[in-house]
Amino acid sequence: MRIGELAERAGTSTRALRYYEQRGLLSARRTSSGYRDYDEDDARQVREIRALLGIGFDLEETRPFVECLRAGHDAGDECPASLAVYRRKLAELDACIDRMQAIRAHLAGQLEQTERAHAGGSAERAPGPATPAVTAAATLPEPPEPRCALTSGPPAAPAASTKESR
Amino acid sequence: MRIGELAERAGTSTRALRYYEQRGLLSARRTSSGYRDYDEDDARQVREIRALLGIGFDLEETRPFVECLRAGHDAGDECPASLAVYRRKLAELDACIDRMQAIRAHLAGQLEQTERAHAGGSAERAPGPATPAVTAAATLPEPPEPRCALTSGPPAAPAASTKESR
DNA sequence: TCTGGCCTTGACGTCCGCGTCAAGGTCTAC
DNA sequence: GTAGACCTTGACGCGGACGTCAAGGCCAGA
Repeated sequence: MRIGELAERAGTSTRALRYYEQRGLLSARRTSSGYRDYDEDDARQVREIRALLGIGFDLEETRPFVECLRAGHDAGDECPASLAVYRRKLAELDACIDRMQAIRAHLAGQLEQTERAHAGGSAERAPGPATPAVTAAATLPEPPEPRCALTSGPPAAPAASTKESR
Repeated sequence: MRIGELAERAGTSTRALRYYEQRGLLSARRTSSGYRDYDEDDARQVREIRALLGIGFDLEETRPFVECLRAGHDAGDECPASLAVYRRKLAELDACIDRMQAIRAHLAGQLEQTERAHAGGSAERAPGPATPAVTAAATLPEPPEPRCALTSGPPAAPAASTKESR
């Protein structure tokens, strides 16, 4: 199949597929006229990439999974390198979740405290140093992890139709 | 005080402070020679910005807090606009946490399943469609939220000394 | 034959919070 | 007076995963 069809089937764009190829994650045969030509194995690899990107993997982190598939395995996560990435991501996720929960608790506390001060004018706010109240949460865990980033949800098809050349 | 001192005291860089000014978050008086001149109120505003950035706020989202301080309030979150941002961030955080926990559970399941298959060669993997196993988690919550992003931990001072012009 | 739809490569744009460099002005201490 | 630490504006760079545009080649149907 050609690049447009693969993109549509994988719910992504031709630009993304060319980008994956450029990064060495995808390799395409060529027709006599220079068109890229893909088969079902390629489609499978693209689905793997998209699925992993969708749960917050960097593109580079999908490489072991793709190579595992290329090596003939039925699943991209059957290889030790893939499992290592799994474990690393798990640790990252745990750190991110911990940190986000700490932030969440802090924000909820600030919100409650300030709302209470606005409602009943009794004990306004526990007097403290004139520093941002939010700084009190500087005692939050896991600073130097790579980062917590999920661009959005699962990668949805960018547009409806296949019109690339408008 | 001048920009270098403020940067050092706020644990950030002169470049960041100029950037905040450019975005309209900071306003500096000027000395007769054109140098920026800051006071304690400015320092307070910068601390507010840094604290909020450190817990995942976009720069633009810190604006209500800064304006609240400029309006003379003791705390940046005493104003309704700030509280609205709190509430929005809280909802975002909840969505992010939910999603990350779902992903975490999915990854843990994949890891356990694959490790078990490698260890005891009994029931390899529940047979299913030849699709990325990870895709089974496409039933994850909260797709179209802005995003979950914490670049790292609290913003630490970028470097040790004040040497900007090397 | 010609139109239009797909494909090719190359290159620049996007977003965000700055880092970094360049070329020059200012101020203080010696 | 002069070194050197500080300041000014302007402009380009970065990272990640592409979007988008430009200029042109290939191919099928009417």
